[in-house]
Amino acid sequence: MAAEQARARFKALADPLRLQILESLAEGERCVCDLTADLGLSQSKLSFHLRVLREAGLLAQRSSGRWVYYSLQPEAIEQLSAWLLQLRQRCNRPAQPCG
Amino acid sequence: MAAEQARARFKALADPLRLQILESLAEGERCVCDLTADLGLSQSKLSFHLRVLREAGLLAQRSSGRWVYYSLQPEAIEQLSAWLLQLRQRCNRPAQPCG
DNA sequence: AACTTAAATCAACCAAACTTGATGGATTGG
DNA sequence: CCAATCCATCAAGTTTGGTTGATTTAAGTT
Repeated sequence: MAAEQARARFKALADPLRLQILESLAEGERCVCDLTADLGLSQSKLSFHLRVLREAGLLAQRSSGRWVYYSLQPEAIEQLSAWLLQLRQRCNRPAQPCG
Repeated sequence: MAAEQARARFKALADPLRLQILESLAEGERCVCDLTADLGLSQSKLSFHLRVLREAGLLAQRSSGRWVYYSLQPEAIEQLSAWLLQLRQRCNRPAQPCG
């Protein structure tokens, strides 16, 4: 994964409400109206944050009737985790001691 | 790791200059003056970003004479990676399909 | 067709983050 | 002791991000 994409995802994760949304969606797919109720957020506020997460590639979106369902994009989380591990791994180079 | 700490670290990672700093420090410990030269940043700008990374627990600091050396904190990166994996793992619950 | 509900978007506002240039403390060298 | 270097911090200005309430679009209802 490119550093710029990793950065965009970290940015999306850098907000407490957005982490709550992710943790809620880790329980499974949910529609926006259920999320507003669960998290006690205003509709436009939630919509704003869902968009940030979606544009970062962390959420998938699906429409059914007049409801929109959001769910986690597990691969995106996995890729980000791998990106971090790769950074961490580079610390093991023999050239210079690290940490 | 607590969600709040994870969030703080994601926030620290959400900046292109700071990612550059981390990637540079993955090569090994460096003093501030070398980093300014390598990355072509003004001294105060670099100092600002180093502080953000340090306060997030991602960097360690060591003084020697008039130089200050920074290095990665590999455990912090590892913990963050693990936090993401744990979030991703929750998607595997049988209750509701996820992704 | 008129009404309701779900959700996205917009504009305006406030707060937080970043940048810049200047200042100051600490250390080394002459 | 004086000058120079390394680095952190500060204040001021700019930019970006989040919140709020209103509007809009689209789907379903009666």
